[in-house]
Amino acid sequence: MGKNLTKRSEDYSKWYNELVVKADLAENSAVRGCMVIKPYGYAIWEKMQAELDKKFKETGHQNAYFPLFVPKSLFEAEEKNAEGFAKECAVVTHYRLKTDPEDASKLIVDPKAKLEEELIVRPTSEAIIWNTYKGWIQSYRDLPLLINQWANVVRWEMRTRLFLRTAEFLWQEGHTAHETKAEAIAETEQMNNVYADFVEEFMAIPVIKGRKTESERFAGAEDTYCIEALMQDGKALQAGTSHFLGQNFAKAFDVKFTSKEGKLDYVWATSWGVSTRLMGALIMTHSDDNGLVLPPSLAPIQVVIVPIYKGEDQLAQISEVANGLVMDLRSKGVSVKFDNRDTYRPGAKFAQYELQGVPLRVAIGPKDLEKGTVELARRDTFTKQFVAKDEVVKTIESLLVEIQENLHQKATQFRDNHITEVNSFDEFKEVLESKGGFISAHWDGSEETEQKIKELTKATIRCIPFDVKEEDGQCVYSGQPSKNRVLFAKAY
RNA sequence: CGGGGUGUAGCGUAGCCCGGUUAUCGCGCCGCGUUUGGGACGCGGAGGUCGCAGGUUCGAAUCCUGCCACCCCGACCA
Repeated sequence: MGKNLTKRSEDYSKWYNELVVKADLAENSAVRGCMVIKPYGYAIWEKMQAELDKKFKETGHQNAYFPLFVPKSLFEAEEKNAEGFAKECAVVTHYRLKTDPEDASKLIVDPKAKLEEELIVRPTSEAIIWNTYKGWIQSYRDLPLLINQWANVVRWEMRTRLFLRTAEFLWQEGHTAHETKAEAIAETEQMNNVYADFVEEFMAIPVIKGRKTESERFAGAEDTYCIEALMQDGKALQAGTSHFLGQNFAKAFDVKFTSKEGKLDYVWATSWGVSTRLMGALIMTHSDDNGLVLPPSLAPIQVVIVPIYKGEDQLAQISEVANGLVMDLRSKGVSVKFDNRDTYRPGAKFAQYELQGVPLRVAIGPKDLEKGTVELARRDTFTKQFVAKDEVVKTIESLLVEIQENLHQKATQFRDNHITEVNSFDEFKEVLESKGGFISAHWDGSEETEQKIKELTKATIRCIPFDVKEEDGQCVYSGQPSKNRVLFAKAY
């Protein structure tokens, strides 16, 4: 592994890609637009999954699994949803291959095996799930139905990028059905908050909670809540969404229930999801030119121990200390790796674990054996200290907490420094070009203005923050009256 | 699908304009030895359909034609 990460200022895009590959997280697959998530990267995803899953269960949800294929007719049922996704779907038209009669080494699609009805590879599962819910829901006693699915989905994007926009990606999608509108809205809010808490506390990424404008909304939703994060290059990233679907899907799939009063009514629905895209957010929020920086709560390896030695005798002595430390740390629930490979020198190991973002590194050498210490180095600040052997475990425990907080604080500070209030369109364009980040500006609420600003600047309305304060002003583009500011940014 | 670019070893590349020994160099890989407190060094070695298919030529990585793949920029997007 070379120390050639391209400087962020020069080309953030390249920096990101090289970082992902060099940190051993993922690589492009032979399949167009898809990625291979490598063991180290997948270990991070597994930690995220485990924590999210716990939160879903705590809020009363259950996991289930639905088919990968959606018959085209089902997909068409909810018009807006179908329209929103139709352009980017993979479609299965045949179910068999056969040997090419003209070349026995080749396979061709068997024309006789054409499907009566095409199958769509799910870009999202509302259609197949609501078609199933129809059979599950008859009475108010069947409600609420609170289900989550961990799955892969496929969206045939034109341009792809590791983690951020791959043709196939992993995610979870929650799909719930409720008796009342209020209950469904509360669920939408609750899950948006679950996401926000997870991303803030676990991933140490600050987010802004808000509502999407109509044009940025999920196709088929009546309202879309979101959490928006800011990357180090000043571009925004939608980190998660939670949709209030109204009765759109219930009507499209004819999902009715009998209420306590004996009346027949359509159920109220929500859906919500976060994906492997969050790993992109993780990488672009915390990493530096030396590689990945992982918050301790997500790091597959929280502490790595590197021995520094001459000859086998010394290694044996150091190993004794190291193995003792490994035991002590494990008993405290700290994940630790003792890297005693003798095929690499210490410097190479240091570089490797920095690249992989391991939060803490312990080095033990002959000097330490003499003094009864170890060297402890932080990934986030690059600071080193010698710590007495008896103090190490305690110090590590408190440092892991401190690093987690420090990363969150650093990212929050950066984010807050990159929310700029502007009051004219010239200022808007200037800030967008020179500084980037979120731009807080008045907007007249019309889709035309939103569209025009997008055309002129490539900035979109990321969200209308929930905590926005009432303030009379004039739209930064049209000059029309406005009651509150919204957040604009260039986005991934 | 529009505009630009690139295909040479696992990765990154030189050579191409101006055709001519055995296709260059670095990283990585394998073996032996010396090393080990921030990416070690020496010696030896393995690894190539020069994107594919035609053509021109005594001779093609190099020139010509066609095709394919990938990357970047747009439209799309969690």
